[in-house]
Amino acid sequence: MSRPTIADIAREAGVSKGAVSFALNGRPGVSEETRQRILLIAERMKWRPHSAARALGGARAGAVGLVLARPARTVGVEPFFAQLLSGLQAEFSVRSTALQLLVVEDTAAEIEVYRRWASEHRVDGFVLVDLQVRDPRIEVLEELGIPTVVLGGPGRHGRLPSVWADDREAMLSIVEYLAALGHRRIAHLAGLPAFQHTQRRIRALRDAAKRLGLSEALSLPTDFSDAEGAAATRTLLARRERPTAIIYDNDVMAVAGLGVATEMGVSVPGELSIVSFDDSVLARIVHPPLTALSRDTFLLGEQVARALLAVIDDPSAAVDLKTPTPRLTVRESTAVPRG
Amino acid sequence: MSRPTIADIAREAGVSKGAVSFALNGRPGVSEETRQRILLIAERMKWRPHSAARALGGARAGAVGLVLARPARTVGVEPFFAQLLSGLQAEFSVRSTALQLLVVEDTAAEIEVYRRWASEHRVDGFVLVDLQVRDPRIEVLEELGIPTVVLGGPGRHGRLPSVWADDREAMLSIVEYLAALGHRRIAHLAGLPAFQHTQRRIRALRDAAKRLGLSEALSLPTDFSDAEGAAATRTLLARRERPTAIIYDNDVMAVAGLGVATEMGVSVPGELSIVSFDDSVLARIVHPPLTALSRDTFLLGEQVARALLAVIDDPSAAVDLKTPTPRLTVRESTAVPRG
DNA sequence: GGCAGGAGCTGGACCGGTTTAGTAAACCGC
DNA sequence: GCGGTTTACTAAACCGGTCCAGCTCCTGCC
Repeated sequence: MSRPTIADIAREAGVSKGAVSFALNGRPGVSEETRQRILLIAERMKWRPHSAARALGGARAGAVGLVLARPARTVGVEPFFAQLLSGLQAEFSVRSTALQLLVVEDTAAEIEVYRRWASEHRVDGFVLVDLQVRDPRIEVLEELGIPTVVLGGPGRHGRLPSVWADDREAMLSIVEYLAALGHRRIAHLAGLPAFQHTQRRIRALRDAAKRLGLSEALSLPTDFSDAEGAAATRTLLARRERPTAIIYDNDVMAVAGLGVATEMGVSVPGELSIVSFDDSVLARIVHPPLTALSRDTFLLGEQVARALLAVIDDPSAAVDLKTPTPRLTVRESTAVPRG
Repeated sequence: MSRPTIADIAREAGVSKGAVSFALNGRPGVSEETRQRILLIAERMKWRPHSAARALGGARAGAVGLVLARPARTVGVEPFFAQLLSGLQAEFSVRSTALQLLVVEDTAAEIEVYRRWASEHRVDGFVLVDLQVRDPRIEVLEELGIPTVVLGGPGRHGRLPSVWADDREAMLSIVEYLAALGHRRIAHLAGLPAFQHTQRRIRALRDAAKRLGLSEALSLPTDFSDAEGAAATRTLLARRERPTAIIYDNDVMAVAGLGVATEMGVSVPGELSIVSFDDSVLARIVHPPLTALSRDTFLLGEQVARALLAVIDDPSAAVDLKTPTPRLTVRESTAVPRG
C-alpha cells in the first residue's frame, strides 16, 4: 500500500475517520486512551497528512509567498537577501510553513503573481519587500485581503502590518562618525530613487549635512549595480574637488568603488574613506576591509516571519515592529582625511 | 461572492461541472461553441483553479522542491545559487510550476524534508544539488520514487536522471592556460572533499600536472568559506618556495585570497596569478579583476528545470544532459610569472 | 429502416482530509 | 431514580476540482 490515509488508520483502530482526525490534531473529542492508540497506529503506518486535502476544506495552505521583482539574469550577489531568506525560513520551518519564492521581471508581473497565488489558494500570506514610493502593490494586497507583512520603513503602508528598521538613524550615525573624523565633503551613492528607503537615506544625509555644517553632501542615485557604483565613483574621483568620503548604499557598489579607487591610484583610507550601508562577507573579504553598517538580517527575517504567522493566525492583529537600529562596524576603510 | 468555483460557472452556463472542467482544460468532450461560452463566463467571474483541489484527486501539486543543506546563518554570497535559482524559476514559471525553496542545517534534515514533502504531496519532484561522494540522498529519493533531477558530474547517480557540466575538462583548460604562460608551481584551493566535483577537480589537476611536467601541483581542501580561503592563501604565500599561481574553487575564496596577497605585499599578477573556478560580479568587481571560469549558470538552471518537468511528465524518461564546458575568461589577475 | 458509432453532455463517484449534527452512554446533583 | 449535562464517538456532508460510465441525439452506411 502506498500512502496510508486516515481511513486506513480508522479501519485499523476500529474507529471512525472523524475520531482519527480529532486524535491526530490534538483536539478534544476522543479519550486519551484512544488518542494514544491512534497516534501509535499512525506512527507505525508512517502516515503523513496530504497537504492538498488539508488545504481544501478552507484550511491553511501551509505556505507563504515571497516575490522579488528584478530582471531574471541580474539576480546577483546581494547577501542581504540570502540572509533574510535564511531568517525567514528558520522561523517558518519550525511552524512547518513552506516558503514559495519567485523572482519576476517587474512590478506588474509581481502583482500578477500575488493575484494568482492568492486566488489559487496556494499561499496563506505574503512578505512584501523593496517598498517603493507610492507602492502600487499595497493597494492590491489590501484588496485581496490576504495576510501580508511589509518589510520597510516607518510610516503607513495602507493598513498592512510592518516590520522596519530605522534607516534615518542609521544614516545619521554614519555621517556623524565621518564628520567627527573631520570629513567635510561627503558623497552618497544612493540606490534606486523609487525605493522608500533610498529617499529616507537621502533626506537624512541632507539634514545631517546642514546640522553639522558640511561643505558638501551629494546623493547620486544608482541602480544598486556594481557597474553604476563603479561609474559614479570614477566620476566623483575625477573631479577637481573630490569628496574625502563616499557612503555606498550597498556592499556590491562599495566593493566596486574600492576597485575604482585602487585603479585610479587613490589610496583608501588615506585619500578616500569608504563606508558601506550593508555588511556581509563581501565587506570583510576585500582589502582594506570596509567600515560598514551591520544589522542582524537573519534576525530581521525571523521577526518578519513571526509577524506574518501572527497575522495569519489573527488577521485583525496590528503589527508594527521596529527592529534594532543598525550599528556601524568600523574597519580599515575609514580614517581622518589627509591634509 | 468570494472565490467562484466551477459549480458556479456550470450553473451560470447551464451545463454540468464535468463540461466546465473539460472546457477549461482544453480537452475534448464539449463543442467549440459551448467551450467559448464557458471560457467567457469563467473570465467574467474571474475564476481561478484552486490548487489544492487540483492536487487532490491524484493530480499534480504544481510545485517542485529545492533543498539546500548549509548552516542557516552562513548562507552567504554564492552568486552561483542566485543565478541557478533565476534560471530554474524562469523555466518553471512559464510552465506555472512553483519552486519551494528550503535551507536546512545538514543532510539529515534535508533527507527528512524530502520524505515530508513527498508524502505530503507538496511537490511533484526535486532538484538535487551539491552532490557528495556516496551520496545518501540518492537512495532515499529513489526509494521515494519521486521525479528528481541531479545537478552534478558525469557518472551514475543510481537511476536518477542528471544534468552535468564537465568539471574535468574545465580544470584542464585552466591548468593548460597557466602552464602555457610558464607557471610550474600551481596551488589549488579546493572545496569540501566530500563533494564529487571537488574530487574530480583534484584528480584533473593531478593528471594534468603529470602530463605537463609541472614541478608542483598541490590541492588543499577547504570549506569554501572566505575565512579558510584567506587562511590557506596566507600559509601558501608564507612558504619559501611559494606557488606562482593559485586556482580557487569559488569566487568568494578567490577574492579573499586576493585580499591576503595585497595585504602581504605580493603583487597580482606580477608575483602571483589568481584564477577563480566561478565567475560572477564578484570576480569583475575587485581590482585587478579576476581571470575566471565562466559558465552560463542561468542557462544551466533552465536546463535542469526542463529536464525535471520532462521527468515529471514521463517518469520513465532517462535524461543525461551534458551542458557546455565552461570557458576561461582571461582578465587581469593572470600573467607570465616573474623571473 | 435499422443499426453502429461518435459527438456532446450529465450525474455522480472520488481524492483525503475537516467539521458538524446526532447518538449513546456515563456522570452528576439532589 | 430522574432530568440534565458531559464525554466519546459515528455517520455523513463538505471543500473544489477530475474523471468515468452512461445517456441522448445525430450522422452515415448498408
